[in-house]
Amino acid sequence: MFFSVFSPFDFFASFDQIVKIDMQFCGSSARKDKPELARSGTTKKVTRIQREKTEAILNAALDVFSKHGFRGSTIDMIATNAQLSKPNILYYFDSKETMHAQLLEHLLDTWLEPLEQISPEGDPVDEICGYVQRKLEMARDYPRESRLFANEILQGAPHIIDQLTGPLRTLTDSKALVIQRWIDDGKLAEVDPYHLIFSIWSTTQHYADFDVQVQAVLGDSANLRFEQAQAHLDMMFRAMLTRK
Amino acid sequence: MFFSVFSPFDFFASFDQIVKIDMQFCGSSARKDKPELARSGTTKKVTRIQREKTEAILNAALDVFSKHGFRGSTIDMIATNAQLSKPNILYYFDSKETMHAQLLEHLLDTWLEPLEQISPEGDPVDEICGYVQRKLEMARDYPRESRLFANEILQGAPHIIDQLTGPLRTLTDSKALVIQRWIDDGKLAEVDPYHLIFSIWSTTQHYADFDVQVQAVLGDSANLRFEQAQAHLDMMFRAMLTRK
DNA sequence: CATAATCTTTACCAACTGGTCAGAAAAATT
DNA sequence: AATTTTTCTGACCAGTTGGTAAAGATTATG
Repeated sequence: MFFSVFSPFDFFASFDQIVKIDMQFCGSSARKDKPELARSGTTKKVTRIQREKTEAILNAALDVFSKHGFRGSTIDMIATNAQLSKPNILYYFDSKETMHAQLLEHLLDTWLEPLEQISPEGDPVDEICGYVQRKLEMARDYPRESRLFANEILQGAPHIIDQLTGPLRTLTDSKALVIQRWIDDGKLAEVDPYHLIFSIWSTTQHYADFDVQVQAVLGDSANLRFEQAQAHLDMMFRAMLTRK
Repeated sequence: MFFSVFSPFDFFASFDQIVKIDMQFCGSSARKDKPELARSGTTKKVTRIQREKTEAILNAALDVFSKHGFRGSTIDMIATNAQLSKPNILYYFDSKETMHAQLLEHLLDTWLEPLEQISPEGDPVDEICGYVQRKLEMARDYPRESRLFANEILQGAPHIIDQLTGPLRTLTDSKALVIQRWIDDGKLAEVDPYHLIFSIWSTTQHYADFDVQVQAVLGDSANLRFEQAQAHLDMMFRAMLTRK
């Protein structure tokens, strides 16, 4: 059995599984009928080649998009990265947009997963610090995904604005409520739950999105940046949440 | 007298002044001789038109670049935004790169200014919290500059990597030293100075760079986001720095 | 193994985009 | 007012890029 090309751990297992499942002929489905692919309705089997190639292409696309942004990326770059020809890429994906949309679509789910894990049952401080740690691990292990996301948001989130005002907001609201309850119960120092969450997002993602800057500043000791960051952030959030 | 088109306050006065001064015929200077401009050597006077147009163009360029990134921006977009024709833009600036470089060149200075203001003489906690506040004000008042910078770093800082390993690192080192001294003197709780600075950068810039997300999550109360952020960040850093 | 289905490539196109150029228009200078 | 200098524009070009078409190669299937 082979696992994702991207996933050193199994964090993103969901990612390529999703790819495999609902991706079969993403692009060519509705818009125009490439006869060879996607007669919608019938359950068509996914060949080995399809699975491998779409996966390789998405992996290459993630590489390129996260490095150069959408407009800065060309299909040729993706093709080279995936060791395929440009038309071959376009055989599997209708367009550049399709690939990009495909990647973004499932990004937010992955993104939100660590937040979902926060449980009202656990110890408040540990729950939140655990979240910080999971988020930092994601920044370390999946910087490409983080940068792709950052790029999208920076441009005003044109493709995922609905997911932001929808699922993201809903989940954030619900977790903010949990945090607020903890505060009301005196288990946590008073903090604005939303801005607490923003602080967690920003400080952790910083180590992925602004890695060049971090490394430039830290110089030689940069290789320890994630261990240092973990200790620092744990201390910081703990101090804020337990202050008298 | 007229002030910068961009600067509601005078924070960035340095910016357009610099533009006016060392910008006279940035592009066309060395590379190829447009006879009309830039006979290097002689001190040529800057006409009113030159001043106004270059300023308008840089302002438009900042608008467009910060919104779409370098590759996502076209000279035509900048031209439209500046209400000029494309060739007219290229009369003042040699190339798209020149405009971009021009903007980036002075960005870091502005960026670092608030950090420079940290004084070893003042009260440690107030000095640092003051820095947080200044940085947050910059995020609020100059989001375009912040996004331009974020875009550049996200792409790996190809144009300003030298400034990162140079001036940025030098200044950060020196301020980290100041902070370390404070800690050694028992005036501040123990923190990693570098990661403290990273936390300040990330949390404050978040409100500029990820504004769409912040607004999506906060919904109606989003208009208060900067006041809330200020209170929250002040509390957070104060708690960390004064913890027992 | 023949045939159908899937996959891949070569050649190509149209739109876009960065940039040029020759001269027209407008300002400044005399 | 004449002329020189600066500013501006329309037409144009070459390279890039997203995407297509059709035929060739490969793989699966009866």
